Amino acid sequence: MKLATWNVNSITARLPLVTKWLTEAQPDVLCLQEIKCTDDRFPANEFAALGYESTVFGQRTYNGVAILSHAKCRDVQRGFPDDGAEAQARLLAGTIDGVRIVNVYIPNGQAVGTDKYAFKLDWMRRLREFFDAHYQTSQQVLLCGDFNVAPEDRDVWDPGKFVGATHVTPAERDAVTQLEKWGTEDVFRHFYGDADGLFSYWDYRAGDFHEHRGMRIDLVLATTPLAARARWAVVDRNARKGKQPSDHAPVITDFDERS
DNA sequence: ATGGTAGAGCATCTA
Repeated sequence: MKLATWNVNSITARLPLVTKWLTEAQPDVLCLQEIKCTDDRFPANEFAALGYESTVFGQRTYNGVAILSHAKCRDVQRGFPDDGAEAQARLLAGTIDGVRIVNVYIPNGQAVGTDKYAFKLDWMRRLREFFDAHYQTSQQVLLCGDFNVAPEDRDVWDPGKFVGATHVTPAERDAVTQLEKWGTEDVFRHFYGDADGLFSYWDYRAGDFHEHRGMRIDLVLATTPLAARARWAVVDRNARKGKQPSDHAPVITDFDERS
């Protein structure tokens, strides 16, 4: 099973690029974040024409997550179980080919000390509690998406430029560590050792992409039984080039078929 | 020059 995660920064603006990419990359599953549209405006017909079923948890203007899959997506869950009707659309879970997939768009946090930063940390704490309450580490569980956290200093282009900034604070990194301590492994990092420069996001501004000023904030965490099936993982930087790209590139992981 | 660009939706807000 070939699975990709991609923050597309509006599925409407990115539709030509995403359809072209699907045709070429042929993933079995594509987890999308920041679709920035309601369910009724999601281009499910265009993806169905390419052989993909759409499972959508949308929202007007901001946020929104979706899962495209060749196979049926079962037991779909939208948001945390205790979310109210006003909750932001940031979590979408479903079971595909025997793998429980949890697709998240973790809050950005804006700036350290703001309400949005506190909301981010609280949201990540709730995510860990959600795993405690609903899943077991013996199951094939995959947590992927835009974490808006760079796990280590080697995951940003210049740690010196991030002093006092979000995405790198000990509290944010600890929240990711808590998700790993629950019983998951950073599948992408596993294939690259201590290498740096493995970015998945580059700011649109100041030519950051072409100057290699990026961050690795799009992660794929898997339980041990699922991580054991991982064959390879890559960032498709080509999808960040060209006309009207997202500011994120797709992160692809390939898993062996179940024995 | 506390800068720069992109998207939603139409004034800013978010990233």
